[in-house]
Amino acid sequence: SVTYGTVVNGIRKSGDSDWALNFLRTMEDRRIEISVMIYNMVIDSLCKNGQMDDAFDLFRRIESKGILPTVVTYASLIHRLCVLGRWSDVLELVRDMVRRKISGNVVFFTILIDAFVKDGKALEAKEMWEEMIQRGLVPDTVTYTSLINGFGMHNNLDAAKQTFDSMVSKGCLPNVVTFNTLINGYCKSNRVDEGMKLLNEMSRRRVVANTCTYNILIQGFCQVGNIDAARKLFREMLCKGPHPNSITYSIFLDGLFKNGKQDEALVLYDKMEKNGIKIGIVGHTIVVHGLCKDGKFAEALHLFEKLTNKGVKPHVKMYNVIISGFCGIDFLDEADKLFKHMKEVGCKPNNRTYNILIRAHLKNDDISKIIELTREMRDRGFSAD
RNA sequence: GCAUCAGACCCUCUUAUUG
Repeated sequence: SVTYGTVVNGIRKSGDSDWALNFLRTMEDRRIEISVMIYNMVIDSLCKNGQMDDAFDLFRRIESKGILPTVVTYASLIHRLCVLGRWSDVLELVRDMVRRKISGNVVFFTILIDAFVKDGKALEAKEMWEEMIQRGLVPDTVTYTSLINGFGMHNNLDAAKQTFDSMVSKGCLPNVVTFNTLINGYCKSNRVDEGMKLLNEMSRRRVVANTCTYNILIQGFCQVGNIDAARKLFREMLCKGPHPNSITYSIFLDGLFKNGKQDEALVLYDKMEKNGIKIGIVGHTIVVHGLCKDGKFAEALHLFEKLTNKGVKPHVKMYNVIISGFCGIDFLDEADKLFKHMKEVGCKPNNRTYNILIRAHLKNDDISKIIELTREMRDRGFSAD
């Protein structure tokens, strides 16, 4: 059973949850006992894969086999439901837990607090916090970091800093994620200087800054137009680390484009290709978008075609950039054609895709097209801006 | 009995070079 667990865990890390499911079936058919932890791992991987229906099927199946779900089982399901914003389903599961007298632990409450706070549901988050304390549970570094993140996301940096200070005073030590979170809050509010102060405080506290720390700061500098400082950090990463990853390159490229340094961005992009540095679809999208904004749609389109020919799979945002580019030069037929194409290859348009197209057709007074798009949009549960 | 399973941080798209 331990060995099987290792195998399932391996499958889970590979992200192939269908495989894990089949594996479970095989074990069940051979009447090998499977512990609830193994089921938990598979349920969690299904959730992370977005296969909620399969996850619930398995959840019900283990119940029918007489295996009792644990708080971990519920935590995995609830976590994903929160991310999807399916609050009524969350409530239903929580009631289910209460009915079965399965009580939440710190991780469980942290999941809910994090989700509420991210969704701007401060009241509910506070309720969960109080409930947690009332039960004698002690918030840990992750709990505090979630709070700090929530406050940062809503530009309430005073509250974020207060939370940071109070965790320290309670003997709960901030780790690199805690620092990154607070730094990110300041950077997103155009206060990268405060972020740099925290970078110094990190070393004072013997917390080692990682790639993510630098990524956040580089973006912070780009956002306030201080490309020189961003470049300095980027070069520091190249020569003494922490090593840049594809997100670092994306952030820096985006910063260069948005600050009018198209040439430098393109030089870097070329250099990356020559040196075999992989950049993901996000990075490619940044470059294609940067070319569009610079009025070089022909080049953008050329790059887009080159990438797709190389087998790079565009995603919605990439299609949106190109569709928007066609609209910008009044090639609505081409925009419509690409829109059709993306759907044919199974790339689901999002809210923004429709808004781009509707806006373009509005300019052309193409009423029937607008009606068609609006209807299709509504059918998919989107709304116009 | 304990442990192994669940939780926190970073990038791109419309309106928008002019809000």
